[in-house]
Amino acid sequence: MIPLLWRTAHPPRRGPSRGLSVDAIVQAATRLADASGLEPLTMRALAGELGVAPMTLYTYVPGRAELLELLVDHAVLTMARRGFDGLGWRERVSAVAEDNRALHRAHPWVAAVDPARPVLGPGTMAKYEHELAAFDGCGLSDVDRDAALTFVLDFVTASARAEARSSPETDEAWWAGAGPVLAAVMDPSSYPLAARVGTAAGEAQRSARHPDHAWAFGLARVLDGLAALVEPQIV
Amino acid sequence: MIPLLWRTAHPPRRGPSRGLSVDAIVQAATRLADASGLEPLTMRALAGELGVAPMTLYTYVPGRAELLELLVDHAVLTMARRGFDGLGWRERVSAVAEDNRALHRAHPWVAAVDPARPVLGPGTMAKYEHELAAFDGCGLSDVDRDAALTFVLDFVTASARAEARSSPETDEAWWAGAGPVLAAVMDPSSYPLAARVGTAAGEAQRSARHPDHAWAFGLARVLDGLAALVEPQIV
DNA sequence: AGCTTACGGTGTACGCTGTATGGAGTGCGC
DNA sequence: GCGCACTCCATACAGCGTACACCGTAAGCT
Repeated sequence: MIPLLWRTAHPPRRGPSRGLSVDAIVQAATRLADASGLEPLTMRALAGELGVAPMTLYTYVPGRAELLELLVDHAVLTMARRGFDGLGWRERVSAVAEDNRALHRAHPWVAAVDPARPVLGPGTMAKYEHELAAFDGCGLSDVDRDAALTFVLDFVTASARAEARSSPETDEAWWAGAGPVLAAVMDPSSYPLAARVGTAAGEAQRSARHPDHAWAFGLARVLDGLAALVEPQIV
Repeated sequence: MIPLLWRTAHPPRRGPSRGLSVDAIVQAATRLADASGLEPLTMRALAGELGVAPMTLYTYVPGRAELLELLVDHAVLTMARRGFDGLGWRERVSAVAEDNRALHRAHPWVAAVDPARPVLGPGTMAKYEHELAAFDGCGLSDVDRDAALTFVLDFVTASARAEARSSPETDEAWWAGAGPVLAAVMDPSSYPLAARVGTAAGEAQRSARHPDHAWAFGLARVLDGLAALVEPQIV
């Protein structure tokens, strides 16, 4: 798998020339996944999109799981990365978070791929290298630097998942159906806090600018959480 | 779905008595999922476990997706919840986090279920009610209280996913295979930070007590992050 | 009592998935 | 010019979730 990610396979010496390329496949698959998600991205659908028979794909890629890893690494390689010049650590970490949020908005399926093992491709490596640098000068040990980055990225992924799960319109429609049923079945006095907070949160969620509020809230917590670790070091 | 979660369906008036029950199905399915994960939990396998034909399950449950929601709600209903008596907010929030970690350790598949919509069953409601109370006296608005809880739970889920993905032994074996290949293909001087930090983090990860360190690190960040929001209020 | 009807259980079958296998055609290397 | 390595693909298989039709059962109605 790793040689495939790094495009290290030597070109074939014999036989007819290849009609496709791993990159062409990755590009088409990305287009399909962007359009309709990961589930409809089947080997048959992808082959159809490329005008070849399904089994042809297997001459380029060992299987679907590996294809998904290629997709992720490619998405991550080509994502926007803003520079860190002249920024303080909070701004740098915010930039990393925002870049990743943009990635998940452009390719919502990225958060849904879960590779059995870390995807050690050029995209992932470049991303890791870049993002680790956000913690330069923070006085973190190598292990803590990695943990801090994981902490930030896990937050972004969780936010992206939440955001992907719901849009204001579909939420509205769903609550219109589920709300009455729930009210009929559950006694609010058994769950006083949940009923009150859940209602408030639910209403907020249906407002258009809620995702941005939730994001700002979470990111502030992440930064404050790291500050306690970092700022004693940099004064 | 909601009436099914709340077991609100009226018993049948005619016909032969039922040989199974939703609870029996949920119990067997949980046993199967605990033993081997979510993927081998097929309708056929579950039916076999229960000694009925596969289609029989559909008289109790609309489909597999709904079954998984039932599983989650049941797991969440029966999870251990430690009390909050006499604890400060940090200890209460830690307790919530630890309880959820225990849940994910007992039922690693819980983090892998992703329902299209929130699972509004009795388990989820009881959990929400209980966990919201951890933020009593913190001076949070209802919306922020919900956001704070989400923040904590998202962290726990991300940790659980990471922990489920890897165990020290299989990691060791995998790195033994992937390491040399990666070294052959990637130029470490192109990724100086990544190579150094990645190596340190990878070595730490393979040590037996790493999961606990990662957990402590993340939980400390979560609490510190919330502290900046909470403690001005409670002095 | 007997007919009707709702209901539980299930055999069969459909459409879908990823992919193993083997064969036909192609072009380089000997 | 022979053989082999290679691309491409048709067919096929095992597995999935589940729609549908059917049979037997037992309760309600007349």
